[in-house]
Amino acid sequence: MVQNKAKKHPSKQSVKVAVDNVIFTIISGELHILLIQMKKKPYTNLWALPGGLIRTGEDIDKAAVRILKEETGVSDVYLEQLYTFGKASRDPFGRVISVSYFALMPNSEMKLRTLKRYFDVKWCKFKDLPKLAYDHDEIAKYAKQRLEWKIEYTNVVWSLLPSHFSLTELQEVYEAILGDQLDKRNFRKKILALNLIESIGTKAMRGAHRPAALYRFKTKKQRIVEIL
Amino acid sequence: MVQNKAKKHPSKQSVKVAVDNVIFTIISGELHILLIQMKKKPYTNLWALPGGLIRTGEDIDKAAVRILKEETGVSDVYLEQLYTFGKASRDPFGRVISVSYFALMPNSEMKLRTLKRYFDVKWCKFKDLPKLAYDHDEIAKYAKQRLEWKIEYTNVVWSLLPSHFSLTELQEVYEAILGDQLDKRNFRKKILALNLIESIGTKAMRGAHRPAALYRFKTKKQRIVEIL
DNA sequence: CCAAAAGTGTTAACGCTACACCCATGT
DNA sequence: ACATGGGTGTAGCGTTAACACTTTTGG
Repeated sequence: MVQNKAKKHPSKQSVKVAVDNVIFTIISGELHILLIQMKKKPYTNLWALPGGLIRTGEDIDKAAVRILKEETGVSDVYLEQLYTFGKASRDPFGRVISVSYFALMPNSEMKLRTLKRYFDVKWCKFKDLPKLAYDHDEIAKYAKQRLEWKIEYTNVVWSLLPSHFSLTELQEVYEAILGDQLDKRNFRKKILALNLIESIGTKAMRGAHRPAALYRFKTKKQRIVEIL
Repeated sequence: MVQNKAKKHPSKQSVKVAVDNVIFTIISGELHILLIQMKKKPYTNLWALPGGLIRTGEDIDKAAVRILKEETGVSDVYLEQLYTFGKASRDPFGRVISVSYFALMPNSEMKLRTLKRYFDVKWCKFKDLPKLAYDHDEIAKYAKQRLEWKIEYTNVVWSLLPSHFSLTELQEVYEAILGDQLDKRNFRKKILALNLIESIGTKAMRGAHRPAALYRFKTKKQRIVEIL
């Protein structure tokens, strides 16, 4: 009987699968995520994570890439699956489960193009997040936790930085995400000891002060490394 | 047009959502996972992870609990979501995405009941895993990684142990999972320093040797802690 | 010459690793 | 008395954290 139930019910399954992306970037030293403003009722005018339904025959990972590209025009970013949110009640319109993804991109002064299905798109300071549609608050919070973990224990920071950067810029990324001041000397010692980055000869001349040496990541393959 | 595609295609969506559980336990010092033997073609006789489709209106987390209970009779175990496998080609019969879950249980000499829809159920040494149906090899491998990480950085080990245990038993769980010998004195020092367990007065009399002091976990709330 | 950010070393506390012998029990 | 697993401490080493001044540039 247990088996019967398990077999009968699900054949009536009518579930849709959506992908929602939590896209992080750093803008002038602060952590931002990408939000869209919805047209669809009952969430009209509310902000939400950019997302969409997967297509028949489309791998979920591919769908995430496609949706990211539709909404930002960008494709060369770090993207990984985050979590699947599957409460039956999470979408007032019907059964939709959301496979959430987590994206990191350098701040590219990108022109955001608003899609027809949305009123608007913007980068929003993570600290100042408005109330979001659906369970997107929860998804965003979860993504932030993952981000904190990831920058402490892996080398993914590269995906938030331009190809060349100064050590101060690198440190500022950590401070923006962890919300904490780090000691400059200790930070530099640790980062350099990890052997993940190397100095390129050139220096950045920016403003009335000593120019900073520029660095780049030796590799952009993900590695597990204790950074902080 | 991009929008049109995104709206049209998915409305034809016909996707099913399954839950697959990777259930770990330790049996006589070795890591095991629970496998079922399939009847369904084209995987007849092959071993696979226990799983099933979610029901309409059922939270995915609830479905995982239900399926776990159907297949083991047990409900008081540690269970968390692992990853969602969503390749379009992963099921030869149609579009099925699999939300995998990760379970830990103490070895309870549990009688396994084989469901009608399977030929058999058994605990299988993780080292001796046979080829599994679908992409279940990949899922099991992923779960093992998560397990290694979890026991090193959190206090979830409690969910693999009986309520009372000796320090040697605890150490053996670590060794079984990490596949590595640990130093007895250092292990004890660290574990005790973490303040997660406490000695209950009693001792275990087992065999012709000095009896071991028994311990229990002070709390079974999950915490992030560097253990090893 | 002043402002602004870049760059650079040392010390003390702590934690980790490696390592070997005695203890309590049953037979 | 012997076999079996339980239980215990220390010293050396490497890692981390705290801390302040000098350098280079533009204006």
